Amino acid sequence: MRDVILSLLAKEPAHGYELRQRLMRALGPAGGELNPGQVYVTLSRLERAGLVEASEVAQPSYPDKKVYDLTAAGRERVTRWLADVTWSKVAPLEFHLKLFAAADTGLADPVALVDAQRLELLRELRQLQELALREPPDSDGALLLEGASLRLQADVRWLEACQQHFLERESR
Amino acid sequence: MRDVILSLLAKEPAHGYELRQRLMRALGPAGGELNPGQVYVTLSRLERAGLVEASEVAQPSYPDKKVYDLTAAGRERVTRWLADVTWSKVAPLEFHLKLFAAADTGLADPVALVDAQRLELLRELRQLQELALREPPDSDGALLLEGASLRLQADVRWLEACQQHFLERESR
DNA sequence: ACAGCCATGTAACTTGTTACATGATTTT
DNA sequence: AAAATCATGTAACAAGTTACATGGCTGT
Repeated sequence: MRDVILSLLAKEPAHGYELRQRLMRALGPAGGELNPGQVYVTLSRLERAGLVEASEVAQPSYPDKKVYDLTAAGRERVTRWLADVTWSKVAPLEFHLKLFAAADTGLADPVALVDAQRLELLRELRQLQELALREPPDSDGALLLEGASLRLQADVRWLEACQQHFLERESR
Repeated sequence: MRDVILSLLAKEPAHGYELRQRLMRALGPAGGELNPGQVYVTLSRLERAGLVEASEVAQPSYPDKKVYDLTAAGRERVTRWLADVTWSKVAPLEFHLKLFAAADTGLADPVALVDAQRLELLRELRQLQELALREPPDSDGALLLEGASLRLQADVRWLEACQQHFLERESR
């Protein structure tokens, strides 16, 4: 959540309500629900951490809104997030957001991100295969390693589809 | 962690130190490290929740150990965990542990678990494809859905390998 | 009049995570 | 004498999650 909200703010300042909508749109139909409270909790924690700043904006015929923007530290953190090549649990969703954050903000090149990530996954794949060699065949450990391996391969194939997607977009 | 520790205790009562070792062995070389503190924290929280009970055991020439065992509520919870077909972030590792917990404890049939899980994933796959139909082709949303789909397919293939594994084991 | 959108948040709880502290015993 | 193993935990923070509370405006 933390990094995701930050990356949305990297595109443009926004208030909580808007962020929630953008996020749900970004995650699409597969994203599921998102408790509004979560967004506000995250924002206040980010503020406490000095990564965002709020400014109250009065509106004529609507409740006031609190528009948040990144601080320098926040922007730095987003940039590091974009460059981070860790493939965590929530991988595909998070990477998807990362890609579009890169495209929207110009803080990083999407195609380069995909490539870096692909290389990282391939490295992990090689490492898995090395481990598998040391494991007795048909053992429980080997089974688990195969699962990880199949998943990584699927993810690599997805990254290739992503690359295609962005190359086509660039050529337009 | 919670459910994992519980499932290890479902096999047999154990103390924290032992649980940590078992867990690291179960996760194999891909599992990485595990801070000992984590285990003890989890155990004390489980105790507070009334899912496990401890009894101190004195040892002649070693520090005393605290052997934990499941309560009725704990055992009930493990059983529900085994039956739960949710495919969360940490999916493969967790499912792997679930499978072996089932095999070790006799609280559930591994082959049946794999089958239930496979059916669930196939259901999710169908659902994804329906969503994809409503999404414009080559859109950002479609890309994300494809990623999810590729992953699910890989996971299904892994489940088939698991099934194979356990069928062979049973026939021995 | 009532539903639904706009807009905000807090309190409380759970879980993960780590750094640190302690101390005996066995092996090298 | 040093290092590894056995064995336990605490304090503190970070993060996710949800239930609840508030209130005005807009459209039917």
